[in-house]
Amino acid sequence: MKRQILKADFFNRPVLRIAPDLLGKFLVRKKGRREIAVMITEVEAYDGTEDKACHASKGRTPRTEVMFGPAGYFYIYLCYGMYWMLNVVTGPKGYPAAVLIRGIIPNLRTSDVRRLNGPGKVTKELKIDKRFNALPARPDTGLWFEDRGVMVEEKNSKKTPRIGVSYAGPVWSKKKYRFVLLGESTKKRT
DNA sequence: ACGATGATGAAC
DNA sequence: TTCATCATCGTA
Repeated sequence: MKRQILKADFFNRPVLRIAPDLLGKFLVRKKGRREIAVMITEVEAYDGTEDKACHASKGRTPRTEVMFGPAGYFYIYLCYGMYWMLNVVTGPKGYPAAVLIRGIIPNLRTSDVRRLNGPGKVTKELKIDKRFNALPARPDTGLWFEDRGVMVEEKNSKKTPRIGVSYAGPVWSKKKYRFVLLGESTKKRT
């Protein structure tokens, strides 16, 4: 099976290009000997200081600092006091943007193609917390992304408004910055 | 429909 | 230092 680790250059692009590209890619978590790979099925883009839904719209703060840094680093924060949100920072450098990982399929190998919908469930499943904040997405940190040959055509995904961002106002809350993989229909690349 | 639960940023 | 808010989720 082809396994291509997504490098910094993958993330050093506009966030609205990267977010749909992450559908069908794999998030890999290594804990001790165990290596868990899950397929990404749902993401959201948060795009710069203009985007009122993006935390960086408040400006540069201790929390949002990592989003202003280089692409390919994790931005992780606690939401509602109990759920860790996993984001990966995107480029270009100095421009604060990130992709929130909202949904996965934990295991494709078995016939159990159960989906895990919800960013809090993703981090719970993979045992991700603030320890990963500001760390790069690389195997040596224990958390990274891979292309494993799953091809996602535009027909197989949809764009919708983001979840839980009504506070962002009528313009930004309606932007279709959420990308969802439809069904279980995926195809292997040759 | 609602409460759990704590970091965050802004106001004072 | 206090306060409202929150990129959610399980239970009802």
